[in-house]
Amino acid sequence: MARITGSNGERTAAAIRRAALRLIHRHGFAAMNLRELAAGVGIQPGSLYNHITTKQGLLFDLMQEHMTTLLAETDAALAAAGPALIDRLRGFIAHHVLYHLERKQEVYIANFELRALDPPNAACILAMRRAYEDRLIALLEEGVAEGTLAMSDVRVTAYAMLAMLTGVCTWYRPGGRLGRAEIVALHVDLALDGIRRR
Amino acid sequence: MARITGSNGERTAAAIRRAALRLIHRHGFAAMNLRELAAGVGIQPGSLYNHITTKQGLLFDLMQEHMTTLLAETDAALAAAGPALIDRLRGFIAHHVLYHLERKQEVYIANFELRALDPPNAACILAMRRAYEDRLIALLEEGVAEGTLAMSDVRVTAYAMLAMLTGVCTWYRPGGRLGRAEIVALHVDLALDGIRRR
DNA sequence: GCTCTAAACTAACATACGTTTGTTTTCTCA
DNA sequence: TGAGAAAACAAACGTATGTTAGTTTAGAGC
Repeated sequence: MARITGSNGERTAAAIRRAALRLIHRHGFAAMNLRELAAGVGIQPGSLYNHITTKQGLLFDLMQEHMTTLLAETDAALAAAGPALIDRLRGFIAHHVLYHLERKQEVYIANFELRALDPPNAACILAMRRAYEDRLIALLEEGVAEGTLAMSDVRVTAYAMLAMLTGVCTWYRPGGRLGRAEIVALHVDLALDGIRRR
Repeated sequence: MARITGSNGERTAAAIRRAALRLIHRHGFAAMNLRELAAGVGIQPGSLYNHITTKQGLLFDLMQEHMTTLLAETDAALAAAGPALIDRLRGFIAHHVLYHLERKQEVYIANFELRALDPPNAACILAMRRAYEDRLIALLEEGVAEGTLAMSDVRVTAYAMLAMLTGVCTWYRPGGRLGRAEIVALHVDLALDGIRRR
């Protein structure tokens, strides 16, 4: 046998990305093997190489695609928010949580498989991550400058907030006790006002 | 050659654990190989098996030891704190952050290598993690009951707080811009009051 | 309808890995 | 001081893995 009736390059490539996200998310990049990936797609191991350069290249593509989307959607969310600082900040937080609820796998991989990337690839993804962090840092600095926000260190606060907001993708399961909107609102409130009663 | 002059079982076992923590933290469990581990200790690969059962068993031991220590130290910190709820809560948060600053490697591994454990081992570690989460959940429920704290959902708030507080071990480097005490205080304030100016 | 390319197949290669085996030397303690 | 246990070595085994090579068939454009 050789080329299969009805086979289609784009469709197969998409299936590979989808299966790879699932497997990397479940087992980690190093523990995922290309034979299992190929089986998940329904093709032979060697056939993967019609669609990917290397295993490493596949990971990099997945991460880069995710970071590009995240940055673009974040900027769109910020532009759509009201002009007041507090509204843009709420917009950022809400978008971050929602995005992380909806794309657990991509987010988890982008956050925890950085060490699996070759140094040049890692540097590229890291730069995009920094650009994302800078969006939040800029908002926090603006809030401190105008007096709406108060914190002892902007950068570390930003890291702490991002860690908290990203945490959802480690435990969220669709169809759980809380709906997405509730989870989003909870995180917005928690970040802005903490847990102490006012 | 065979047994080395001055060799010592306990010392070697400790060196293995130390090297394993470093390597698993750096590369991940699946990507760490026993030849590199042995080289880090200064023995031959096969000699590892005088001290470990299997690679999997080594990971489980590291995690179990860490979780046991974390639970014990947490209870000690809670007992040492003042009787008021807010003081015990501050104590929990401060201890958590400090512990995570001081034992980045163990914490990182215990949090992100759960999927590398065999199901029975994973269940054991997961139970200990739940016990830890329950410490915080109990504090939050007490605070809500007495009216000091306010949140829309205790369990999800606990998850969010733990994610935030655990985040330090992904970026902290000893000797950085901020000292440990400052980082601890920042997280206590952030968790309790958020970033909005009162 | 013919040709070129796309996309799959089968088969294998080279290496890396966890682990086992058998042996040797050092340490401990009765 | 001598026997057993501890702790290392050297060497290998079996398998899994990423990747490549060569081949074959289906689809697309002239």
